[in-house]
Amino acid sequence: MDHNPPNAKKQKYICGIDAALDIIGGKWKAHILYALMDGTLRYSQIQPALPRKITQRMLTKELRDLEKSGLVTRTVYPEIPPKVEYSLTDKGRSIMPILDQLCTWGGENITEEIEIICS
Amino acid sequence: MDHNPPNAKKQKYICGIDAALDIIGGKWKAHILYALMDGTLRYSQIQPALPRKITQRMLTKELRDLEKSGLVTRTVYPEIPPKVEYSLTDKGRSIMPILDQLCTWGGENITEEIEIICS
DNA sequence: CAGCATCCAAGACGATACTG
DNA sequence: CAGTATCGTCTTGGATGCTG
Repeated sequence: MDHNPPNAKKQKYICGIDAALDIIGGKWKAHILYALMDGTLRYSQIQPALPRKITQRMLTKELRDLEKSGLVTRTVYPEIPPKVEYSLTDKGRSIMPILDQLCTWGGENITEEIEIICS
Repeated sequence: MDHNPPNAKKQKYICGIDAALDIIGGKWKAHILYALMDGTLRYSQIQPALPRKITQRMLTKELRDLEKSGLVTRTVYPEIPPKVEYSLTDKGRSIMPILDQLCTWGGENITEEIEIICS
């Protein structure tokens, strides 16, 4: 067993591509970012803003991921009933142009069945 | 059971983003595209050109995926021993600028441990 | 040389029920 | 309202051995 010493940093990425795909990849993250493009949304407003149904479990998880990555801020208002708002950070906004290009490229270069809902 | 009628096309994507991420997402596809940027490579040359070790199973699968997506061409020379060459198509080259932007963005915006090898 | 076939582990994702 | 907790399934990717 040659486990890592306590402070051996895991080298997760070997290229910016890996990091970027990790942050915006998956089934939901890009769509959530698009939903927050037009402004702040409450938790309960994000779900209907997405192009397909997401479970609460996934929505919570993806929002936490995006928050960790620094693309989204989470603001909790200590009221009853609770109110939590999400919005894009500058860093979050900074990736939107690239997302737009990806979206356009994807829309133009796919021959399979595709229904454009967003963007 | 309400199964689909025979010619009901599966609607796989609802947005260009989904299509694009499906094509260049995953652990390997972007790196393979980068490897082919400088010109044609044989199967056995791709493996060492990648920033980390890939298994044959994965390399074959990813190349087939990229071929299906139309980003890569596969040319078989009917010799013994066999020789197969891979190169980017125009469509493949058309996504490289976006990949570059993603790579740059990822490299700039990640605080975690990262060792830049490619690009 | 350029693969294919088989098996397996880990993670992504979904369904459902419950809660401060 | 904005989540947790638990469970189950499907997909991704790796290890290994075999072949025309």
